Amino acid sequence: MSEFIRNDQELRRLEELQHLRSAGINPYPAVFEKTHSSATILSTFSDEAPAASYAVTVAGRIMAIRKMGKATFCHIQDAEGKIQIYIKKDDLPEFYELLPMLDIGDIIGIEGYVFRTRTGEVSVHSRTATLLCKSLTPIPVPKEETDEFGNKIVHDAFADKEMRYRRRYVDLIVNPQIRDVFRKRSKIITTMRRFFDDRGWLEVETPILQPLYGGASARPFTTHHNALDIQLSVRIALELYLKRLLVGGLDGVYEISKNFRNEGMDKTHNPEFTMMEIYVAYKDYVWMMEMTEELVSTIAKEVNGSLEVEVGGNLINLAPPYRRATMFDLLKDATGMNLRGLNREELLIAARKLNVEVEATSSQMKVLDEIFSQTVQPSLIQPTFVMDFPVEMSPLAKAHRSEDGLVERFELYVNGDELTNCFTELNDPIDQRERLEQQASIRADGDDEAMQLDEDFLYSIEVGMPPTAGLGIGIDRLVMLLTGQDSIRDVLFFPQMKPENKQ
RNA sequence: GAUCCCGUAGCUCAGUGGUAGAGCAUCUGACUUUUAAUCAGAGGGCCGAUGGUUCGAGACCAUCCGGGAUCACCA
Repeated sequence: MSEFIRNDQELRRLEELQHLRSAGINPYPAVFEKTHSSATILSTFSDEAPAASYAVTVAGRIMAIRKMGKATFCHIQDAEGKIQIYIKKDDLPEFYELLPMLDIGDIIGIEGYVFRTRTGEVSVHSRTATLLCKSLTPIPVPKEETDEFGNKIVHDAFADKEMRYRRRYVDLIVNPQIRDVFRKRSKIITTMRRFFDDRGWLEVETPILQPLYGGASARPFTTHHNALDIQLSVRIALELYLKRLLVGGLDGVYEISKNFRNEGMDKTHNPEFTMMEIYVAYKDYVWMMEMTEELVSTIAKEVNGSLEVEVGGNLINLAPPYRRATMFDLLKDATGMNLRGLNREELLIAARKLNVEVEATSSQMKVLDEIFSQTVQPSLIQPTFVMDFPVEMSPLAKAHRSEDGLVERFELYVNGDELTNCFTELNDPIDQRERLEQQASIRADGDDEAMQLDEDFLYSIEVGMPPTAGLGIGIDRLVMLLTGQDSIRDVLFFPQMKPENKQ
């Protein structure tokens, strides 16, 4: 923060830097050839092998220094873990003179051989040592201790959530276990991509800056393009552009990318979040349920080696098939009432009977949704496909083939949260126009989350989109599920924060 | 927006109206297999800010600033 006001510890490090430079040391050299990671050394060391011949070069950040006079032990941390370094004055007298100039947080490279210390720790006995980066700012140093029962006690942990999010780079150094969450996140996305690619579907990119936003009900961020002198919205969904590609004859397309919604933030919402949407021609939502089951279980197995995952105290089994139930059946089971076809006033009466709190101004669909989220949703712990929503809730989904007033749509709920959303996509241009005009009139009545009328999109649907199934997955929520995290902030490297305001 | 909570050393925190504290980190010295290394010493603070109550405030009160959590909003 206060870049120009340095504390005594920082001032001392600056002095050390000057000392090193005047001693002819480059504190920031360009390259270092390393041959081993800490984890590789620890996993391949054998007491039988002749230690002296096991030469390694490692590099990492100094996390602890224990000086014993003419010998010093350090722990350095690299991407995969920590390893102890043993430095003896006799072996490298010149470097040893510089040792007082080094601090926790500096990055060094060590060439040496692997051995086991008297107390049993596999370590690197250094023959040469090189400073690779002098650190000017002290990092919080947690200390770990193992008590007599083998429990790990961490002292002085860097635990302040706010600071951990703001200074994620420090968090990653000091709390290296969180790296696993992000490794899993990466693997989840890689696995998903491979799953789709193996089936011949095409990964595409569509515009983030859009003259008209659509595909979901949400408020957008807006910006201005100077050259064209127009207002552009930052996308809230991928849907409408991906469907245009279906019209264009691409039979299976998907996109994994950020969406942006100018709305509140909480444990499951961040203003920018990662969405995957996929559209496959000639398929419907029933097919997509099977595909979803296969996708989710494949990813879970690949990432966790297991189909069971514990999150929020619930043990969740992701083995297919998943329970399928219609929205109104679930509502009937939970409330004892048949809510299908009720108008706004009737739904309000039902809500009152059920002690569901709704705002007096809520629309019909909002009341229904509120009843659902308070009575049904919390019970959907094990994976459940909630099927067949009212048409008013789903302006881009195809009318149900046999049920009046409903559309062919499902949402997959796991652990009480919505994980995916899917429709048999609406490709009847007349019906689509009516629905979007309906949205436009709701919008005109003041609901700024209703969809805008996108004539070009309607034109594309008139050109003709094949029968298509579409699926959206909130990647962040999938990552939360598969890593057992209960806040979206813990699966994002840099969650949105209020700007830091120092007075 | 509502409610609740937090702000003391670089870090983690204690301090319940009477001279500002601990551990770690930092500095000096000792120590050639240590591991929260140890031992001996040292420095480091506008106690978030302002006002008030009081003989006396880090503590109590008010306001403000900074931040967090929960709720609401986000179908």
